[in-house]
Amino acid sequence: MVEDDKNFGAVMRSYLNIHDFDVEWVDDGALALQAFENQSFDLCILDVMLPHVDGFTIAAGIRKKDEHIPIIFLTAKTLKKDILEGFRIGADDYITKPFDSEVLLMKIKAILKRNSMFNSNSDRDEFQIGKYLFNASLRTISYGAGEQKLSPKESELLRMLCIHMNKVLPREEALNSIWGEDSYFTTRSMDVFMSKLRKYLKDDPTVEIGTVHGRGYILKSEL
Amino acid sequence: MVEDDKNFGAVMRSYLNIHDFDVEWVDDGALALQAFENQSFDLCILDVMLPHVDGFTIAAGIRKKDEHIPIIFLTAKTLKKDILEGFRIGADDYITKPFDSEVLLMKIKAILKRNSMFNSNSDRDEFQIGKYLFNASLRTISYGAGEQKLSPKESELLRMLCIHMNKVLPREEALNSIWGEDSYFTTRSMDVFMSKLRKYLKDDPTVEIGTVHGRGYILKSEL
DNA sequence: CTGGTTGTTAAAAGCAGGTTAAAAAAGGTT
DNA sequence: AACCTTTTTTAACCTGCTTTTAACAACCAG
Repeated sequence: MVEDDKNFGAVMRSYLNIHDFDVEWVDDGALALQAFENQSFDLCILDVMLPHVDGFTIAAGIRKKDEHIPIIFLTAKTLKKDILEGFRIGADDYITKPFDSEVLLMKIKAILKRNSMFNSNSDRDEFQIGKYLFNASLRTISYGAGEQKLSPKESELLRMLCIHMNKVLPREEALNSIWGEDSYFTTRSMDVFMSKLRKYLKDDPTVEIGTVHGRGYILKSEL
Repeated sequence: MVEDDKNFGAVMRSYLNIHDFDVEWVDDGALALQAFENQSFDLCILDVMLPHVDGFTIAAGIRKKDEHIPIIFLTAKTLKKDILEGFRIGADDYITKPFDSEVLLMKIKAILKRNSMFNSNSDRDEFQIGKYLFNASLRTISYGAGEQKLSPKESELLRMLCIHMNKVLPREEALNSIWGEDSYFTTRSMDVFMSKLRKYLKDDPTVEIGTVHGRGYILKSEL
């Protein structure tokens, strides 16, 4: 969420938190694009009226990096021109301020539901990682002639890393999704798996599973 | 079905579901070819106008992998050029948008019926497995002079493997389809059958029933 | 320097699957 | 009905894969 009004932003965030959404909130376009680079999001909410860069410009930047991610504009203007501009860039919806927060909530849910079935990443099962080809449904990594079989958890973990390619995969996100809990032991177990994945990928120097101390892991690969 | 219009796709899918078809729906060419690699289909419906790769290109990719599978194009264009291009690639039919969904349904049924004798994976009964010829209705595997008779369950199981040739057949899919349930004992029973099938096929080293631990089995064979 | 985080390895525990043989069920035949 | 044959299930034992646990080394941040 990009919103420069601090009071409004804070209210908004806690309202969404209450409804089980994780919100990353920034107040400025540069920070927004930066956050988008480093984390993974399911949906963007952009205020149109912002101090330095307006919401449309931010949206254009986001669209360059991800063609499909849903974008909702928040705008005080009801000018038809603005609404059309929003849709031209590829907005999924827009909402005019002041507005009913329940309406926004409904719109968010509708968009996420509509997109969940194919929103690319969530159920892909083949990924190119450097010179490796990883097939998540056959659970294999192939590279030239060789082929390495993966166990279910190894494969799931690598798949999550691939979905977050070149972005940080937070530890707890992987733990909750694959193990269903986040205890001391599951944490250590995951470390063991990470160590195994690094071995599988060690023959391509352009590929690396990096550690972001205290936060998570990041699969780095050109292309 | 490859269709990028979310609303149209959703309506289409539920309409087809109501008429007892299983629909796998993707919105993009890459995902389409990927799905085609990993699953088994009886018919493809391709929108021609798509964001990245157009329907004709997808069709060409599909034709490379399967010479016979029926393809129906969905197109807003009524240009003769496009229709001809479609048929050149090997379309079985095309339909121009907007159209009557009942018409599409009729066309689908007609094509599946027309092709059912030698094509539609779901009720084929002869399969070439390496140097073996497996006849599912006679329940025999022949290889040169020799012939091996199969019991009903052996045959059904081998048939399911053949339908998923070179793709994973999930354990539970076979269990639900052949045994009608998925309990501890039916599972072990299937293991016994798998063991028998492996013996029947052991004389051709190019044929292999592989295990994907925790998921299912895969019948691998060149050709 | 120090406490918490992460890397790595190896052993242990846990499970899924392979195989065989015997028991049970189903189907034919006399 | 009694008997035989074929098919399927059950049981037991064993192998191998997968995951967890434990222990110790390395690392990072304050």
